[in-house]
Amino acid sequence: MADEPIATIDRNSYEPAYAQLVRILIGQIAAGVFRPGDRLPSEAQLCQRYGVSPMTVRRVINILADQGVVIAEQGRGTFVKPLELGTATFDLDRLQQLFREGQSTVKLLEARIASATERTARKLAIKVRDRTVFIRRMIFQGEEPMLLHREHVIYDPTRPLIEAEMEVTALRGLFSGGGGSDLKRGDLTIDATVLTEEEATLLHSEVGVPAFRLEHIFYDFDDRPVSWGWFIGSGQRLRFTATIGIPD
Amino acid sequence: MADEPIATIDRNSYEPAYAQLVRILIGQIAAGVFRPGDRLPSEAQLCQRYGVSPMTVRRVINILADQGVVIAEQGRGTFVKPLELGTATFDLDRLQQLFREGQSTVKLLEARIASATERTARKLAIKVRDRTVFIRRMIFQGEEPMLLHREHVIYDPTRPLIEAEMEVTALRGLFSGGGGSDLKRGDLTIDATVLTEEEATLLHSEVGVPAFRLEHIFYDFDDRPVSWGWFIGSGQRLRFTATIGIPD
DNA sequence: ATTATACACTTATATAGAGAAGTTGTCAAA
DNA sequence: TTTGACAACTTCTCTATATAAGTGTATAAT
Repeated sequence: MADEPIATIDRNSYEPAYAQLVRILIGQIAAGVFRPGDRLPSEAQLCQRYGVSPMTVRRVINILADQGVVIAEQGRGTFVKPLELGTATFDLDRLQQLFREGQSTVKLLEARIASATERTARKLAIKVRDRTVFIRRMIFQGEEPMLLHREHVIYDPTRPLIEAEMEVTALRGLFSGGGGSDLKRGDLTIDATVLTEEEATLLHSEVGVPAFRLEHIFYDFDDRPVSWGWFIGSGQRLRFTATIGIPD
Repeated sequence: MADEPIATIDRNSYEPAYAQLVRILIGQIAAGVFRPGDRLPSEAQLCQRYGVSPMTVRRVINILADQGVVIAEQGRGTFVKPLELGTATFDLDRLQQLFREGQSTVKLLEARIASATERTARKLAIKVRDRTVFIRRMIFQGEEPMLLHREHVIYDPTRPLIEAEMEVTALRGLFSGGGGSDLKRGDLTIDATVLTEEEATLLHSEVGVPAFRLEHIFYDFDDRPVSWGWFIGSGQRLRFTATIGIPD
């Protein structure tokens, strides 16, 4: 490495020029060529050095900025970002994988017409004692019970939501897309909790074991709540991971 | 609303054309003009309808695709995505806010040279009984104890990491950026747990209360672990929220 | 009836450049 | 010394166009 190991764009590659340049720059940052706080070469310099047009460089910079690797400041330059713990994001990939074809089975424990309690009514923006459909499901991975799901769905005779929701495959649709097509929005919350006696029995675990509680409320296109419910899974079988900075 | 309430781009606005078009399209999706599964007008049609160039429309579509609102399929069109629970991401915004200026105080409980246990050695890729620096901190929000932090830092006489890490403000730097500038990467994991007696005392809570445990390992630019530690916070004071689909 | 081809659509990638807008340092005038 | 104008940089926005590549359909050849 005399002065600069100049990587170049391979125009015969199937990998687009912008993707190659993203890879090159991230590689250089990962290798320590550019350290946190350093200024990257200007867009014009990158154009010349790699033989690509300004728009292509712009695109590359935008991708890096979206990934949180750099921050571009108008009039000053583009700088490598230092690590920020606060930018970490945890996603439900693991949970989504669970619902892919063949990975899991859903077993319906209970589904009945119920009358809204004070709490349910508040969550669903309906009146106390209004009718709801209460559903309990278990999600297995192989033989192992993974998740317990409880859900309160607004009972609307005009729409055959019940049948759709009671379908055991409805959950898979919700996770992987394709189903639940008249839902506009969902609010999710993750809590820490401990298993109750009933939950412990169903999940083949023990009372008081740490667990996650993933609460969800779904809204239709009129911004009215449609369903409220939550998943409960043992913290030993379920966890969330994330990486910040430059992946290995 | 006879046929189409055509919103237009205001060329005199300070809001860039692309941002206006993003707002217009998201608004139409939120209003139900385009439902999940529907095809959006083609890029050429959008160019004509709103009087902008293809590149601007491209940019808009890319932004919507990045946000997970639509999915573009080459040769077929751009379609509104249905809700996908699996795409939900939880971030540490709340935690980050905690560390902003004035919001929190950090109190050092303990900082001493220690000898690596089997577990610590494995996490930090060092040998058992190698020297580490063990640090315990408390993070307060006002008078309330919010988080307990334990951390094992590799003891390296060549680098004055100890002083830097022992700085009570180092944590704020890690969360909001600016500090820890020779760290390349961090791996994070969220666990569910319950408070031990010691933790409960420090956090003004009770034994067995559900809590979150945010574990972290930081690596330097040689991909060597630098520190391993974790935050513990009561689940009642700490929670993670996310929204999927079209925000209200 | 089946297969192959051509065409019309779609999104994806890339080029070349213009002008706007923000930042920083220089240099002369006050 | 301070202030202000200016030049030289930076990123940001947008236009206009060209070519590649994937999809579906209609049509012609087999």
